Amino acid sequence: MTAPNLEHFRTLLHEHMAKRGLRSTDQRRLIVETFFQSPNHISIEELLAQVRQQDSRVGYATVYRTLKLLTECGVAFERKFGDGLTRYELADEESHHDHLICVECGKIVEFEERQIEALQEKVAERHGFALKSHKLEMYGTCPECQAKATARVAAAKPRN
Amino acid sequence: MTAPNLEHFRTLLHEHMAKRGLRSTDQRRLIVETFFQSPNHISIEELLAQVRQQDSRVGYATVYRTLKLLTECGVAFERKFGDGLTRYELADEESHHDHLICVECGKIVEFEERQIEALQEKVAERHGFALKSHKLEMYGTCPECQAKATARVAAAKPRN
DNA sequence: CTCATTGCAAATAATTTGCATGTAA
DNA sequence: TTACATGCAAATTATTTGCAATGAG
Repeated sequence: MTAPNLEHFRTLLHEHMAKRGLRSTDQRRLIVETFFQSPNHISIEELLAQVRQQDSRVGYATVYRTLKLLTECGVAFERKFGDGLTRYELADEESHHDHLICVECGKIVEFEERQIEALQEKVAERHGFALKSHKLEMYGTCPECQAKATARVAAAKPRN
Repeated sequence: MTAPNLEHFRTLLHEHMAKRGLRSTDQRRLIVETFFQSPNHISIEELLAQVRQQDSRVGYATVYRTLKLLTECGVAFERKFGDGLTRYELADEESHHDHLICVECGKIVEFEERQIEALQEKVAERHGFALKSHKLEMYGTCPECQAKATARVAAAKPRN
């Protein structure tokens, strides 16, 4: 849960760009820095809205292209949860986390579990896979929504 | 790895349909039975191709609608791996499995790991979640693609 | 100068929906 | 007979791409 090391990611990105002769533009810098300061699991829409608060002329395509760039150089991860849109998060390996998702309200809770990670490595090894990344998502009802459900039942069927 | 209990799923579906006054048509039966006999992780395209071998007049929309029906009544699960399409699998809780996915060739290997499942329950409990389902996907390089990569490197840089 | 980048609009791709017609119950 | 179901084509949604103009190195 420590703050991510943004310098590391900036370096990764710059190296990747240098290697390919890509250029550093106002839009790219703005999108990247906005992404760095956004909450996790941000969508293109949300990110574009943030970006446009600084520069209203940035287009969708540029955000898509920049996020693809970040994904390619290992700075961001793409994630698809149940809703139809792709969300992005910092590829922060150091504090790698998985997700608990509430099927009622859509809330996303992050967690980390070393033992699970260790077991994953064992499984991959057993199948001869060289592991690059993983994704563990657990779907269920969060405490709040469970309470609401209980309240609904109580209201619908009052004791006489 | 035992054969799934199809009768159980047929009952689930019939109950769901009865409850809602839905009807049993030739197309639905054909699509459902084809789905039951298909390999796991089938896409709409693939399923439609199979279905059309029996009845070439079935349309996309009907397959989409039927798979949505199966998903709603808990007979099928929707899954989105990296490629842009939704794949479906039997919601076979008994033999619940997770996935190892090769990032080179797209191969999907299923596995089961009781200890991981147990730890998942513990994590959910810790956060007060009532777990419904989960999804664990591990991405890496399969043994074959690792071998191919090694061969490529050897060819590109021969020892003199 | 040269070539990558941008914004726009048009193109794709996957999925959903409206509607006239067909058909279980 | 009464809705539900179907097939088609059109609509929607998310994402990608072509292209002329712009701008970084």
